[in-house]
Amino acid sequence: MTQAPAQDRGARSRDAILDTAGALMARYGYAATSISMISAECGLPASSIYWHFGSKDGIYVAVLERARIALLAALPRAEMAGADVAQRLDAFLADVQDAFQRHPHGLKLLLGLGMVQQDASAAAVAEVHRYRDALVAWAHAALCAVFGLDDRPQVADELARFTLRMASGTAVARWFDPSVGLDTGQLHVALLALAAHHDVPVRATPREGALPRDAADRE
Amino acid sequence: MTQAPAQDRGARSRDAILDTAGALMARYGYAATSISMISAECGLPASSIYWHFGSKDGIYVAVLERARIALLAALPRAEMAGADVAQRLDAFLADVQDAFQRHPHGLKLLLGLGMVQQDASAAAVAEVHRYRDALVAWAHAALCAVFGLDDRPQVADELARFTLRMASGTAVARWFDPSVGLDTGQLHVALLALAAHHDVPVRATPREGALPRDAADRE
DNA sequence: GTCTATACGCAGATAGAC
DNA sequence: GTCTATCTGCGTATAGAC
Repeated sequence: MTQAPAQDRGARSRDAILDTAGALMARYGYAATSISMISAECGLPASSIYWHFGSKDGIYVAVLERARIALLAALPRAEMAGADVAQRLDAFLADVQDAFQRHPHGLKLLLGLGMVQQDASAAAVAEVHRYRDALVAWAHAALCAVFGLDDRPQVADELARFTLRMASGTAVARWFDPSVGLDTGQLHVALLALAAHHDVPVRATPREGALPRDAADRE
Repeated sequence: MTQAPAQDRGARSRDAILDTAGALMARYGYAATSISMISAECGLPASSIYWHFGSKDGIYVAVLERARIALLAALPRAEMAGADVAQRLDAFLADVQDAFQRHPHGLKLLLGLGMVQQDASAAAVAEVHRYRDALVAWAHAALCAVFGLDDRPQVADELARFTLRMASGTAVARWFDPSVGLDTGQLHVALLALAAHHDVPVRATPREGALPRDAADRE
């Protein structure tokens, strides 16, 4: 390991900076995170940080870009094998739940930094939107597979946006009470009802027995 | 008017400061809003601002407190006169929609400033929670009246938190696309389904004809 | 690529005349 | 209560040796 070419020292530093910058910005927000904080936490001097990213704005863009790529790589492709809608929906919600638990930085970055929009650079604004659009597109595709909505993209879009708003709202609720988690049971009921409301064929209309309160307890 | 006792000059200045500080903090967030910005926008020198509020933190607490009082005063008491659940639910959602449209600052302050939590003063943290708790309590009471849940407070709590998370998530979506509004149609369907899922007696089970897409279009 | 040292401005906050 | 003037420190960002 120590024989690694000097070339990757830079890459490792770069990653270390992005790690600490991402954590700090997710915690305190963009404006409240200073270069000195990042420098102190990751050990590298401020000038190294500027050498890698050029500006505070550049750090933010790089952080968000890396978070987006990591999240999308972790999200499973929509290969829905479940027999009926309820099962596929549970599988989808388990994925969402999983992403929500394991990548808490992503949404927090969007929340804490979204306000940057108001005065941020064009690059930062573009990157924020890219992150959001990627999430919407993923949820859209997954919900198409769950409900068989390939011929009704508008409905899929509505359901995707509904899901993301619930996730965002839950992320907000979480900084009031960190024990709050995404309630997949609620989402299950709500998404089924919304689909039915749009006349999407949903075998096994929501009845009490068919609704696991936790997506993990079937089998 | 001009003969007003000198005493209320201070009160008017105080209000002016709170107005501009609230607008700026809702737009840029707490950390990104500086005293000089507030001073420049409202015309009063920085020292006057400090005379009134003592510190930047004090400004935030006062802004949020005033926003909470104003919002709660504007929210109608829960005198649900509607005949059936669907009608009372529509009335409730119209109130929520109204508050959402007319008091955009409130949620934005919570969103943009909530992160202050991480390093803010005890007073600021307390005020943020007071604002949130007041919203939850209002929604709880209103939903009790809508669904007749006085004997099932847990269900009312779940529905109230669901509603607030949707509202928060929509506020987030809004800074990506300002034209986004709270979709009361979705909320109507989702809340009815959640209530039914908890075996709350809901006359007129959600069917297509009974669901106005816009809460305003019933005669 | 990483370091020390530093420029420059604006941040939050205060003093004291009026 | 409001003003002018000012203090101190930290913010972003850069220069230049190694």
